[in-house]
Amino acid sequence: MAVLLVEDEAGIVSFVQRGLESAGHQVLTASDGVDGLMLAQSSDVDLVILDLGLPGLPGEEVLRRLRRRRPSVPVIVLTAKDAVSDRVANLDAGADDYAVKPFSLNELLARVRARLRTSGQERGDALAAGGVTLDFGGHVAHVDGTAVTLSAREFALLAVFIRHPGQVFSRPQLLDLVWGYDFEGASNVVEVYVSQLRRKLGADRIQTVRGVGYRLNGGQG
Amino acid sequence: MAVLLVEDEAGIVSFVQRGLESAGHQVLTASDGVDGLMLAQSSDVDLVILDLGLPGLPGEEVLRRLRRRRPSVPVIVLTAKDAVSDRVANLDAGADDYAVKPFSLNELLARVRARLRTSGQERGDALAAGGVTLDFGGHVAHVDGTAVTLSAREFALLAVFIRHPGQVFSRPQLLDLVWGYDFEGASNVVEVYVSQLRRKLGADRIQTVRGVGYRLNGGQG
DNA sequence: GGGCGCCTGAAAACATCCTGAAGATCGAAT
DNA sequence: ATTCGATCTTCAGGATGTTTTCAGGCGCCC
Repeated sequence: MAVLLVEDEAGIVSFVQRGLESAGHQVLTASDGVDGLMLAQSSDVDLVILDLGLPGLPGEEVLRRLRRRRPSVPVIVLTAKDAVSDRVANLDAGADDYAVKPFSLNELLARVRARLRTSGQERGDALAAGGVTLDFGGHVAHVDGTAVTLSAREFALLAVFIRHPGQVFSRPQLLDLVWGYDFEGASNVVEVYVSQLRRKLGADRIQTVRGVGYRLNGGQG
Repeated sequence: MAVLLVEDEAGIVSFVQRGLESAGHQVLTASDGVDGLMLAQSSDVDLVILDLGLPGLPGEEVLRRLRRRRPSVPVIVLTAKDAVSDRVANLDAGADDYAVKPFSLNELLARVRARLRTSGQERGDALAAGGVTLDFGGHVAHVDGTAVTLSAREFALLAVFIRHPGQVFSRPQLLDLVWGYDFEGASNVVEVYVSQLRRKLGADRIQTVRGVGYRLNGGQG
């Protein structure tokens, strides 16, 4: 399994690289975002570890572009000590996992293992959970084999769910993650879109947890 | 591991911060409750140390809100010397541990270690006790392997118990922790919900301590 | 046996969620 | 510029599930 490490501090690079290699992974490294994005294109990168405190391109931008090209590659984000704000909660959406510096090697390796385990199979920029497959290339979903076209919002919403199957997301969380800002006061957009998704995907794929939020059914699909 | 310290006295802040950092923790600080709550939202805070004598929001309120958002994060409460009354009993409920001022650094660090050890492992925010597992991410409980769906209130109540297995909670305490205010006069909501939980989890998981309150069976699950 | 606390089924009160449809917005093509 | 179509958001009524209250019965402890 090949891991791409995008990190500018030499100390951390060698620290992490050694750990990854002794765990049997092949390691590519890049010291800035542009470089990292280039390397990430090559489709034999199975996982990306991305420092958010990079010089040049801001980490969020790197993450966004990476997602555009390789939507399903797992990304573990490293956040610097002072960059910790509530943004991290947001990033969590685009990223699959994160580690806060200083982190232990064990901790990081555990996360790498966990991520490689779940992605593993699915090459080809698609994610699947609970019988639903999301094809990021074509903005298309497949439900039990048959194709379903989704609008941009529908797709974004489903993407959040499918990246964290089984996890419950509250309405404010989803507004934050999919719509990007707080809506004035009360809005029921989320409900409406969940309703639409249900019509397209089948009623029981997305469960509502009353008083809490919504959740995508099933873990393996 | 990242620790959030919510404390207004500058002296204590620097004292504690230094200790935590030299123990290898990342430290975030906030000088009032509102600020603290904001920082605590970010999901990379692994433990919260909370002074109860804060200006602005009363400490109990901070604790309650924190619990609503991050139900499984361990909280260590600091109480002023003269505030030690039977309040501590209440606090002890929502908090996982407490230290009374003046406290020694060693004492506090020991408690931090103890708390991080028990939570630490389980990312994915899940706690277990007495054969019952509470998955905070998925809002599901598992009893001896089989999944059990809980309503919001049921979940909140069980969360209190599972965070302090073996500890007895009185009815007023539970009303405070789960419902948030004193109910006018007498209400038996707690009894009703305990009854419902028993039906779902099995009758002997929650024991009645006559004249005192309720307690969750077992320590390790 | 009497008093008190506890349990639990069911109804009432309440909150949340669903969904069809209308209005608003955006983008592309003419 | 204007028109058209698609998508996005708001609105409102009805459907569904949850929370609370109530009341009768059970069992413990003195």
